[in-house]
Amino acid sequence: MGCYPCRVSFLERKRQLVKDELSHVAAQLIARNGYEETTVEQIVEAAGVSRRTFFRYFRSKEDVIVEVLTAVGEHAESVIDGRPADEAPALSVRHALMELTVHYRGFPEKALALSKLIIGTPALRARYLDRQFQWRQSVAARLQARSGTDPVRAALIAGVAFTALDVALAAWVASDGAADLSDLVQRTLDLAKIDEL
Amino acid sequence: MGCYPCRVSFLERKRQLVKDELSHVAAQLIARNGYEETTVEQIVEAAGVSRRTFFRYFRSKEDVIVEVLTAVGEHAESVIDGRPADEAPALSVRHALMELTVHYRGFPEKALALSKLIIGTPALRARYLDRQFQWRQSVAARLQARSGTDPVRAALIAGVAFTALDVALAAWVASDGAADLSDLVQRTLDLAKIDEL
DNA sequence: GCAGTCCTTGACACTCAGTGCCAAAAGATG
DNA sequence: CATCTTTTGGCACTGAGTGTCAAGGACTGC
Repeated sequence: MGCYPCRVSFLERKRQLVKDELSHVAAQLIARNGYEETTVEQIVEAAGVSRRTFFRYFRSKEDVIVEVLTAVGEHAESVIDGRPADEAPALSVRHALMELTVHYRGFPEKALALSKLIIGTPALRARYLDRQFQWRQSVAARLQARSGTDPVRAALIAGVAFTALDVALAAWVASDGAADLSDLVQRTLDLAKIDEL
Repeated sequence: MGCYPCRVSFLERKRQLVKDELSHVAAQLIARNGYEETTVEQIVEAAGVSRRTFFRYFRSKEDVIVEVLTAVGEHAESVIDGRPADEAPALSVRHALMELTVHYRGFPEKALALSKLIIGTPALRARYLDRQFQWRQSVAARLQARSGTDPVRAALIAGVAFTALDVALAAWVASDGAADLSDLVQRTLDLAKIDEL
């Protein structure tokens, strides 16, 4: 807080640097050799930090992969809060999901590789689905609090939205990134008739 | 196969006995002391078998809890196959889910306790959601193979169905088992307008 | 009943994920 | 420069999960 030109402290920037390095190295090693075959030992050795430090930045080995996508998901929650309170729940959710795909566009090849990896690795898939479950609950709670929607209906809208995202994402991965993700999500949401819930 | 009165071999029955015992003891210990706090060591000690044997019956500590429900889920797959090929996909899925709730009625208090445990324990919840993901894929594939449904539509129907089940199950748990699960699932499926997909 | 075969079990050793603890190093602050 | 805080590394430990092998029952043919 002492130096004016620095928005964030030196330590904080260093922390982010180490975290990014670990994340990057892990993604590379795991993409090449497989998830189960890659040990935390190998990751920290390549990143130049101790094993103990790894677990200070990531709660588990799974998190080093999944957290990249979950950061995007948490952003979706704030999008919901930013929408007008009298907007139809389905429309707010649609905007949130669109925001999500926009983030994916930022690093399409990396997002595709990570998605493939997560879908194809049981341990990572389980963690990811659990994170998604938490988003669902969070989004449902926000919808409910905002416009007094019926709890079951709110949970259903959130659930169907993420299911549509799942299906669209699977189709995107199946097309090997050739299809447009935003279009895919839009069309899947329409197919799910989310606006009529 | 030598003895006529025995439908299944001695060994097979013994295997089932050991598995049931492990499953029962584990559920009891974990319900009392919590999932993380209960070690496999404690479970096998109470069941009177070796630690190694535990992992011959269950792939992981999570499986000893989750597998009870997944056995029910796998049955749902065969229900789909048993439905007439020209039936509307949504209706077949509805029947499969109904079959599932019927199984839950068989041991309501145990199903409730297990559901609570799984929903409240991240590790178990993640495994359960992954199993559900597999059912979804399996059901979607069957729907697609059966009546040549569009892949995306098949995946969506299966996904929405399981999401509705999730929501209904959450409401059931929230009501502490007071509500009727079958009704809850039916109404949630209606709310999701699954017949119109 | 008896030898041979198959399956199950227990015991040991091992790898690896994850955690608690403490001392040293590095950055922040006066 | 001295001090305080934060980060780091090293160590030891628990617990999940796996490979291996020898011993103990159960099923076969004789």
